[in-house]
Amino acid sequence: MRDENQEPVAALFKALMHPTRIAILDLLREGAQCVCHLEAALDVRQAYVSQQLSVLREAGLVEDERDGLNVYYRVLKPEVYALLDRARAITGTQPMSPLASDQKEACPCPKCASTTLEKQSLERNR
Amino acid sequence: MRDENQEPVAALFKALMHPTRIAILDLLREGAQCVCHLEAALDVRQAYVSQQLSVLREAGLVEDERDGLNVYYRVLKPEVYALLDRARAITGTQPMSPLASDQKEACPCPKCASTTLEKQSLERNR
DNA sequence: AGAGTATATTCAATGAAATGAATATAGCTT
DNA sequence: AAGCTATATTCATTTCATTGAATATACTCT
Repeated sequence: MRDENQEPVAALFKALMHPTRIAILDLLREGAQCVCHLEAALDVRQAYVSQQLSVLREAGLVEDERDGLNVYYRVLKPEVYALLDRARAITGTQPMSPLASDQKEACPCPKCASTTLEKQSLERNR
Repeated sequence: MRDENQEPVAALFKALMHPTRIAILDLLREGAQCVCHLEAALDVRQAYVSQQLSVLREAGLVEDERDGLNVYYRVLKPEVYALLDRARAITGTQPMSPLASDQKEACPCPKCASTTLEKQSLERNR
């Protein structure tokens, strides 16, 4: 078959073939995010986010970095956004709304927010 | 789930996820081609080409037009080539070599060529 | 009409991806 | 060390895509 050298491209599209993975990449547009963040933003179970992240990781699209308990994921190939944008131009759909800039710092997902609040009240109670 | 509006993009990537379908799109880069042509260029069974073509057709990427016995397929959304080219830039792979320009007119696949020859010799023998 | 050619569709079998549930790991905190 | 939290992996199940084989359709030519 003459199509064997198409495999790498096919594999890239395969990694992008899933709605949740696309949504994850959108969430990572403006920088690294911790897993709990993605979990909250997408409203899916934690194990599920990890599974999808591992697909993106194995495709070489993202990279993880641990910081204490949290693991932060960031995009390794920013070029995928050009790809996504062109795909959206073809289908006539919109990207997910990016996170507000004040959310990016603090990891605003319910989990993170509540633990932050707990920490704060704990600290206040000292 | 927050990723429902990603479906159309995911569906587009899904259509592009297959080596043979990518190879077909490459073969259609410079204009419509008949099925027997694709069949010969890819060296796959006829039914298989038709199956893959139907996936591309249902994804709205190609269109067919019958001309006598032959069916010619052409790309409906040339923007997919920008997508393909970007994907190749990311993966560092090359597109299939396009068909030579004198091949494009005559449908140069073995089948077409031999039937053309038969016709010619038939005509000569008259 | 009948035979032949090009293409499409259907069906069945296999394989791969998606998903859920359960469990494992790694690092913190006390 | 023990318990807690965040994340990853494994396993089983279901769903979906791929592929091959067979057959159907559409057209042409005689």
